[in-house]
Amino acid sequence: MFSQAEENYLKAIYHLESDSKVGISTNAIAKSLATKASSVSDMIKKLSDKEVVLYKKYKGVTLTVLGKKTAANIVRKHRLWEVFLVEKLNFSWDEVHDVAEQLEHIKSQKLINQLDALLGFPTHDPHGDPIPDKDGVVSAIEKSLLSTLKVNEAGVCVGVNDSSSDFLQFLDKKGITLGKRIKVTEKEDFDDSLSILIDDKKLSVSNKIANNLYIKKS
Amino acid sequence: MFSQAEENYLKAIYHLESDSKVGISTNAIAKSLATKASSVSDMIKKLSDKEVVLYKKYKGVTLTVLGKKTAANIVRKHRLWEVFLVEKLNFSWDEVHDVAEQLEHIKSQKLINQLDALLGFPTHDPHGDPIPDKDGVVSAIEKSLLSTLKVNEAGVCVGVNDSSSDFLQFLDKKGITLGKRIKVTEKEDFDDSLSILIDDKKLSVSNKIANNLYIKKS
DNA sequence: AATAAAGTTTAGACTTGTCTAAAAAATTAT
DNA sequence: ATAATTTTTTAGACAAGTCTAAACTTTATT
Repeated sequence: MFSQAEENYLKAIYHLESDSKVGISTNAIAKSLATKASSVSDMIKKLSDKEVVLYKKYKGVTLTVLGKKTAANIVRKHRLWEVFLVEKLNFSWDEVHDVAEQLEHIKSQKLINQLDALLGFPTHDPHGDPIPDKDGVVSAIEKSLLSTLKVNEAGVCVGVNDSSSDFLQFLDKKGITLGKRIKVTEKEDFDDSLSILIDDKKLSVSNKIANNLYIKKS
Repeated sequence: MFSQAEENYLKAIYHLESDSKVGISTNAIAKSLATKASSVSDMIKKLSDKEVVLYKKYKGVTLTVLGKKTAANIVRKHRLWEVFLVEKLNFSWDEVHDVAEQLEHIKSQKLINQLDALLGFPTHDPHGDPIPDKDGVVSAIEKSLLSTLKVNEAGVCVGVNDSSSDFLQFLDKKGITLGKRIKVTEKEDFDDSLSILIDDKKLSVSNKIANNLYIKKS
């Protein structure tokens, strides 16, 4: 059994590993949890004793198989709860994160199995992120950042890179939601902004937006 | 904002107060939380500083108006989650308590408002206990312990006094569930057991059962 | 009313998780 | 290759919440 603090560390390492593949540095974990490197050092020792991470002093940390499975299960819970909040409780996609951060720590296997069923066994959360299955396996779909699309390429909006409230609300305002079809009509070398077609409307989006929106080409 | 520990103390005092009305003793709280009297003493000081309880050394403790409202809100959340678990996730009434103990500490007003709506604004939890409204007001219904009914009196089963898994499973086995109509046909002076009629079947129940089952006479 | 018993509080210690400051190791630059 | 810089770890401290043991109040008993 893991404490909430331990679970948060496991989740942070899990996310960092999925980006960088190499041993995760103390500093990176500290940054992602908004804590101090010294606190991370302390906690890593505990996690190492519990055999969920491999740790060599000064050499960074990696999840063990057990650690990866444990972390994936927390992510699974987080994302299922997000779906629940949006689908059943009328939350919008920019409101779910903080509540899901709390709900993900609830301990009950039956609860999460039944929730999964109630929601119809969803595969992705409201931000387009995949929901790990019971064994922690994640089925990633083929997706590209909008910024990597060439002129005249098109696809469906399937996810966001940045899940901050601000960004999501901005997308809402522009009418950009998951499932929408987007076609790139122009690219500006000048500022890397691009013109897109969405709902037959022309829209100009900055490079920052394009770098945080995932498209499934088609 | 209150910690989980603080919330648990408030809830315990709330429940004890609703039984006994007088100042709640340190020992009573310790017993109900399975902790030590010394720990209770420490915590009560904190709660007193936060102005949710009134406390005079050696004289027991009572909730302030703020404390009562705070506690009622926690009970409200607990009972709404119990309804959710039974109605939406197919939990049985003997499985919900431990999970609801965790869920009651989730902090989100929107979450609980929407949950209330999803469940159709229920007034009672799966054990027949009333759900406090948003202002902490509880609408108690007229109910009597089965053991207080006289021969030939009848009514509907509306609640339990003991919510332990064992007791609830025992009731399930006997076919006694909330909503069922029960008529007392005989009382034994010898062991205070009684014979009842339920679903047109005759059943003998011990005094211990009869002392833990609430009936709305009719 | 004095004493015994029961209940309550205090003092000091321990655990978890955090922090700052300082030391040690690794990396980067010259 | 040595020095400077950055990163990481350690040491010591602190807050929350708990515990045991001892001291202190209150209540009950004789």
